[in-house]
Amino acid sequence: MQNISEKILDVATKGFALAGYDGTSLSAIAKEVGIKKPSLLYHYPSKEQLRSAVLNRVFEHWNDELPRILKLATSGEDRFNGLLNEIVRFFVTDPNRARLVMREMLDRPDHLSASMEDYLGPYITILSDYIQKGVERGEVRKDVQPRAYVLHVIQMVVGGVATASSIGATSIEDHVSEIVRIARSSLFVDTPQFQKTELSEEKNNG
Amino acid sequence: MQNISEKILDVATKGFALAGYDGTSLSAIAKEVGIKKPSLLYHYPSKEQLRSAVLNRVFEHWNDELPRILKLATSGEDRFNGLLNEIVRFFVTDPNRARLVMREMLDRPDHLSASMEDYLGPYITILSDYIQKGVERGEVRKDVQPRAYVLHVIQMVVGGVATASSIGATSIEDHVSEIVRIARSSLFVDTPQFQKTELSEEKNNG
DNA sequence: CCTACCGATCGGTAGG
DNA sequence: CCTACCGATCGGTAGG
Repeated sequence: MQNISEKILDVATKGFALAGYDGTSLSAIAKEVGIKKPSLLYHYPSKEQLRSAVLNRVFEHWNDELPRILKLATSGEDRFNGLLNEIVRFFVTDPNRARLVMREMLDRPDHLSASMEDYLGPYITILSDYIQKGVERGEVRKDVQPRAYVLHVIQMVVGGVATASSIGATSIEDHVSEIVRIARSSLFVDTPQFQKTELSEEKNNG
Repeated sequence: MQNISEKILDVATKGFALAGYDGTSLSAIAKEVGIKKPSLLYHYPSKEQLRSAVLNRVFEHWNDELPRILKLATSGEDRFNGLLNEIVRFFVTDPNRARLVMREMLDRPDHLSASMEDYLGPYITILSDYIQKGVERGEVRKDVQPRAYVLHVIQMVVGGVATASSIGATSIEDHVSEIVRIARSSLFVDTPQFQKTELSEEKNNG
């Protein structure tokens, strides 16, 4: 049994993701939590502050996870697989995270730009540098624009998961496996043998 | 000077794209058009019908344009360039079109899925068949999943343009040129010499 | 194309 | 954590 503040965050995340911020009333959130609106406003003093709390929780995951993955990985190939697998896993596990981020990009582009810079900025720079080194080593295509590439791959995963249900996607696993293929084959000079992602291994073992 | 129904559509498109359907009131739309709310409701009898009219206008463009492009193009390479250039041009010309489609995917996934099937379904199938033929000719990578590939490229353009302002994108032209590179290099077996898109040619000439 | 109005719902507060 | 209430705004209608 989780505490009420966390339960409010869970319910609000689902509501904001599926119906949007304007489309989700505080009364509706409170009702699903099992309390009344004024009680909810004791935990989060305004709807805007609830919105921030919901979004920050999504971003904080990456603050914990990104350094761990980057330390584990050694080769460029390892890093690519580790990072992309974790990004895919995170959003496929709960597609509402992807919908939430996508809506926030549309609703408050400037605010989200600042949050991304705070939470992900340093890592995007590190990744861009890795890619640049890959170019020098001859492993990565020369015409890659490192920073734009990283942003587009993130966008492709988030957007692909968020909109999978609006596009007659057969299965979410097949759908994202093509994203992984596109990302890999447009990055490396010579596409390696097809290598299973952790996700598809889990699927085959399960 | 356009007629009032069209002006309402223009203003509503901008509003729905930037602030969302729930975030744009009929009074606000009417005010910007220069009339009052009841007058607006004479042209579009409900907010939902205005929403449909706005969305249909975006889709109808493709009903006119897609057959034209497919007829013009002869080689697979031509078709790829022609189509991708037109998709990019359409959404970069007015990014609100991209934001609108993205929001609709999130707000009403089932409804948009049906609209996409109606307007684009046949063409997506045709494109998938072309890609399959390219595989047989040895021009296209064997591990491409044709239908998923097409959907992801569309999604990458729409999502990339819609969220360009939320991502510290330097210039929209550089941003989309990396999308074109990713799409091309992940499709063809042997990436051709870098070939300018019509968009970047216009930029260089202008 | 307008004024005037409807019930419903919104985010938030008072006060306990 | 609640009941009771606030002004503002929503989509939509009546009637001209």
